[in-house]
Amino acid sequence: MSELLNFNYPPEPAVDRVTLFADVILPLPLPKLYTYRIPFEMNDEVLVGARVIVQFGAKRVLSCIVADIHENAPADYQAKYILDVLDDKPIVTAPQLKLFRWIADYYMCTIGEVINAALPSALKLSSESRIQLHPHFNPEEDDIPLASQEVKIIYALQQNPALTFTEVGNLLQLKSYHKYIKSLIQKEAIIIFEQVSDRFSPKVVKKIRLTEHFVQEEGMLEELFNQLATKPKQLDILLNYLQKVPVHQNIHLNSAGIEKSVLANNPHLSKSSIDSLIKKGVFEQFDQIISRFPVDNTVSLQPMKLSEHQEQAKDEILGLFKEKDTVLLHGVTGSGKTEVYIDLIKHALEAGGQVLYLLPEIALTAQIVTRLIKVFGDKLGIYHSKFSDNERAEVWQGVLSGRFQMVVGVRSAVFLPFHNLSLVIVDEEHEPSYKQYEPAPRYNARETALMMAHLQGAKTLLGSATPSIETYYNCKTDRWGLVNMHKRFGEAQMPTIELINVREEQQRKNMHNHFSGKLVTAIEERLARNEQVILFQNRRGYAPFISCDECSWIPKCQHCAVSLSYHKYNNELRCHYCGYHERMPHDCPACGATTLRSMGFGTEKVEDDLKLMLPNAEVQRMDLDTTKKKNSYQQIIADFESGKTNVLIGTQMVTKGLDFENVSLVGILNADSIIHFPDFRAHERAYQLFVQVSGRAGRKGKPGTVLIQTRDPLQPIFRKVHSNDYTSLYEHEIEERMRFGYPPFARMIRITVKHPDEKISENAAIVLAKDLTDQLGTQLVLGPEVPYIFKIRNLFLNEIHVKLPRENVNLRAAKQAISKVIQQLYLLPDFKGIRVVADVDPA
DNA sequence: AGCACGCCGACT
DNA sequence: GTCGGCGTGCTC
Repeated sequence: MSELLNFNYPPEPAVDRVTLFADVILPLPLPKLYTYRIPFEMNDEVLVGARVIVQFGAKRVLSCIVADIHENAPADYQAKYILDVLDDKPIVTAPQLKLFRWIADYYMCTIGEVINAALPSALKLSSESRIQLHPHFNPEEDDIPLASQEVKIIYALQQNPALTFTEVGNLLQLKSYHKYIKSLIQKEAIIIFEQVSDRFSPKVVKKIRLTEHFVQEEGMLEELFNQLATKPKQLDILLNYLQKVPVHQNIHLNSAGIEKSVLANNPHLSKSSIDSLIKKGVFEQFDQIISRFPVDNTVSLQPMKLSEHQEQAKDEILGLFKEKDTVLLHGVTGSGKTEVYIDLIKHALEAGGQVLYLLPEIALTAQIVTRLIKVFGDKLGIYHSKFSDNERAEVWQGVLSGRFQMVVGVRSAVFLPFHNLSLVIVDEEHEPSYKQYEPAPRYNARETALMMAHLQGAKTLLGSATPSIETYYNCKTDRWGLVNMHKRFGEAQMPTIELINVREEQQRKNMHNHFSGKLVTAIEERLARNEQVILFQNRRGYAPFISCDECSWIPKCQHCAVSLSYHKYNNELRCHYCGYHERMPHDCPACGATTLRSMGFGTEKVEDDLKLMLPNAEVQRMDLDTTKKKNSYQQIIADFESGKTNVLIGTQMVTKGLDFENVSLVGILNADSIIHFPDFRAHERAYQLFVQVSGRAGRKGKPGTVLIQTRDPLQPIFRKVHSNDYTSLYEHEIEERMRFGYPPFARMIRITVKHPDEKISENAAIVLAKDLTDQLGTQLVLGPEVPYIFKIRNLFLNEIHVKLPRENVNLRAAKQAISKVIQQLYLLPDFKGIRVVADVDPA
């Protein structure tokens, strides 16, 4: 049409072919973006947020994300061409790119590191990408002129199904083999083998449904019955279909159809009859991409009934959302926060927005997932670190396509490509595991979620029974809304908490290893009543260290400044920091005595001792060592839930998200190790941990009991836990924080200097601290100091803490100053090989 | 992060 | 005499 109209006009001048450039984010820890030239023919294909393939350096071929497209030719270098475009739609959304920039900025890392952490590796690809012959290319017939190097490649591809780039380089004995690959791609003789299409393949099921013809018009079904009257087998199939998909009740059910295998696997029906019905045009066959996640089809559509308190909390939250973007739901364990979340999520989904529901890793259990699937069915995406890469890529694509309207996920789910977010829920908001330690980006998913919500105009609901001091402060100062739920759901009552003075019990000779007589009796009582027990010991392994009775020798890690923990199940000594392990020696390597004794105790010893004391009890242990295997976690939970296990012993893992009706006793074996922690958050943490563990005791009318073993029962923290007095904890903590200038009154940045030489590490830290002081002032820079664990993986550590008061400090400028000082430190010849890591808002 | 270029020890 | 150690510096 336009050609006809243009008939009389001169052809458009060729100059109109604009030369475009793309700034790309490489998945590498590089501070800058790199500019590539877009080949004319790709002008329309290259999109911001899509992946492209570029050559970076002499050899490497990488996929990267387009951050910007422009016409500014770089002045001081020749831009290389983009080699290929991988996506016809962006896989990173605009608000995501903004978020990623914020993360890089705030957490002092590069945007490449953010991208690298964000993309599931099925969506990344590197030099390992391969080439194969173009499916339509026939080297015998196609008469394409090929250079001799190109012939070599084609020949090799006829012998091998695919070649990596490196293999091509070796084949040609050339460094710059890439132009040949490029040329062959242009000649459509080969294609680049995307790992995306290679590694990420959606799961598909074959389904059938009635053709539209039979459902659209009234009476067509009757006619169909008449038609098939003489074909009993086919009629059977039709009846069977209508029984499973009651189209006559609701014609819309037909579009979802039914899995072909359901009918085909029925012994009374024959597959060939189904096929003839398809041929006849009665049924049509179609593929449906299905989730790799088990979907419970018994989606309960009936609205779940909220209790009066839940209903009230929900209304308050919605009311506060009218004026505030962030609300904290402060609800005791067992108050039924989850139902409130589910209700709010429903509202948000009905309004057409996307929802992200964040949980700490140990709280994202099968229990909660099953519950959500029951309500949200296949709208729900699940993002868990234990999932395979394909599964993660599937969630990513599903969020992009709109298949998953909501996602429940762990920390890294904040990277998903939401573009229309309306609600974010951060459950267990206080959890330190929302903060990533290593490697960069050292982000906090709670803060990141808040920023993401802000960028997309979404509301954020934080939930906790024991809010972080920072969060509560924001509520108290009215920046955020606060909603309380202080009653347990149903008739459930708060557990009774009882302290056991270990010191006294020892004097009375009432301790059996690490169990007080009271605790053992209490456990026996529950077992007799067929009730269940959870025991908490915040240390895995058998013993944190062993020692020789004769010479006091203690085995230490060769690479880290820690003693080795004894793990009995594999008779190993193991370092919990670097993974180093050795066989447990039979006798002391230092003096030869056979008197090696384990000191202290971990979950494994608790398990051992308990089994000796109560041989009839079914005891299970849940910690990092017993849950490494893929389904072992699930199994332990299932066994406990079914009542097969009576006593569950575990670390932090047992404190979260596990709700078992029948648990009437929770024992904390050594409370003191939790309180005495050299950190300004120690009390907050201890309180949170005690309250969370206690929350496992008692449900549905039966008040539970919590027994806490301690050597120091007068610790004020116990009184607060006992009376469930969060407010008094908060008042106390916030005053301390104010007095010493800790968060929320200041932001902390922990700078760690690492070097294999102890002296160099120390000196570099001293110089760095001085430079920082020069830049920021004395009051803001603390240290350097040698941390308690002063060596990890053969690197000696020194720490500097920078405190940036909330008021009167330009955070951005301060961080830039810090980065600059670090960069300059790298240049000093005395400190070659030094590593400096900045951790913003360390946990 | 890789990978190349570059300058000093034990090997055919 | 060369292969190879990993130190430093760059990658659009």
